[in-house]
Amino acid sequence: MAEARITPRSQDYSQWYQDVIQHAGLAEAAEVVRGCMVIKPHGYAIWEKMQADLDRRFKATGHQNAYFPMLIPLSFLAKEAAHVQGFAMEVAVVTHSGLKAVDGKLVVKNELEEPYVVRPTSETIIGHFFAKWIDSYRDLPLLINQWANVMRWELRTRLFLRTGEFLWQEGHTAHASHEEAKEEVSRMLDVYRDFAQDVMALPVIQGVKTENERFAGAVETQCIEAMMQDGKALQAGTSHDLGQNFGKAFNVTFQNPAGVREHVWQTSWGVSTRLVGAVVMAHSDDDGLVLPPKLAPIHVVIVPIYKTDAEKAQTVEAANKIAKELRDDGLAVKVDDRENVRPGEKYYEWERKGVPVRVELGPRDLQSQTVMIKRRIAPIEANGKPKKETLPMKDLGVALGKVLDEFQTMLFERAKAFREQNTVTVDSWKDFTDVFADQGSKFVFAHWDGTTATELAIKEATKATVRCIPLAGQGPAAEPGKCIKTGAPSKQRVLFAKNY
RNA sequence: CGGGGAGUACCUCAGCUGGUAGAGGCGCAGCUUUGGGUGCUGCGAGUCGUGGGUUCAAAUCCCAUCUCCCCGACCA
Repeated sequence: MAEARITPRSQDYSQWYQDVIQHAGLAEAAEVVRGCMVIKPHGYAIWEKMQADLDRRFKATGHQNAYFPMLIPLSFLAKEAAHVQGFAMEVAVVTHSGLKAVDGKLVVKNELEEPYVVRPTSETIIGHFFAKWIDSYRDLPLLINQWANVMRWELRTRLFLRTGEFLWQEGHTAHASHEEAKEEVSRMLDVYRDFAQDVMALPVIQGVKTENERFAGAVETQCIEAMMQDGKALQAGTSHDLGQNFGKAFNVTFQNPAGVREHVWQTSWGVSTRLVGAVVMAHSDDDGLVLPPKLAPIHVVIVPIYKTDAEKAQTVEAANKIAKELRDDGLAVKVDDRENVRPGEKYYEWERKGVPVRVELGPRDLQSQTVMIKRRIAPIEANGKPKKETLPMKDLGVALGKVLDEFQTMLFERAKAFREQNTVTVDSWKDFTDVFADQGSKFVFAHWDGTTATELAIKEATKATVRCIPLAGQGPAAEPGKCIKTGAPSKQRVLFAKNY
């Protein structure tokens, strides 16, 4: 009968997420390459929007793009003890070059003297080159960003959220002092926060990772954490203070003004295509994808409505004329003038794809010099149909710009309200376990004694982990208390949640 | 990587006590007409995930393997 619909969130959240991605044409499993995905044009367009905005922000903060090899000598990984331990299990290793035919089958030919690993991240190889590039304090700070793919051999994958190969940016900087490096870590975390909130319409909490969750090789890891619609947390970006760990491992040194040679202080920070998954999970609904206008590849779709050939010619012509004007106003506009598809079907299709605003243009509109618009999220009216609004054709671009701005703001406020409704402060172990019972999750601010042992015990019991120790102003005001699990003294509440 | 489920047309699936590959949606042609998923007619489309085995005969039974999904451990 009917084409399969999107599974409602309330029925099966995981299936809903996959359905939204499939119906919107964002990505699909690579199938022939385990754990990897094909990012389809509509999904890639969202990533490109993210890239463009982030790249602008990186350059505005003084960074330059560069590119380093995807293959890293195996020995490099071993130079930083914690780093190799963290990534050893999930690197892909290149051991041979070339192929030869044996008994009609292609087999590997030449074994490499030293294997390479496919980068899971680039601290090591960049450390090697920083050592060559940096000699004097005058060479610092060195502020580099790389747009690249990385590979991590994951055992369980989910489209965008966790895949074997993914796209990201990794910033790598070197500084003359720890203070300066720490400032960089904070600066870039703020860039991520602003991007998430202003562009993705995604409210985030900034915090510090526990020792257990820290990046392998970092002194401190800061993060932004976002809430998905099932109450789980998603780490949306990280910014690491690497201290002198990699500086020492790769002998990255500089002469200070006093002529003394010191190891540099480094940072690294990154966000990935996971953010596409975050947008999907944060805003979409049972009708499909919902995109904030600032990330929407198409802002407005115009659907001409007609009965007769004469009306068709008139409305299509008018639609194209309006589209041109809107494009001149900076909007991305699609005119859906397909003849073999009914208007109703077009509506559903573009809603599934997350287009923020639809414009309907029919004979009655031509008569009155107006258009009907419908927002991707609109209240259902008494007649059971979604609310539509009438706008004059004159200065439509300005009016639609305003509608898009409102939509962007509405999404952020909605996500923020959802998070607030699902954030609790608890002080008893019973209340704590109740929140995380079954598949449940919320953001829980509770006291923790600061030990990894307790963190793991809590995870064992509830599946919830410390997502971060909130920075000042990002959670309840700091006040001493007793650990939710052990009763040991605690300086402040931390953020607990189940996570992706 | 452990436990469970599933791979048949572009999609959703039926067929599975072995006997020539099916439905609806979909695509193409036509008629119909279009302000929330039109209806009708004709046509089109499948190495039944892959490899092996049993058999006169395998989508169906057996073995192996790959991939996807769910739960767990690991992780951005």
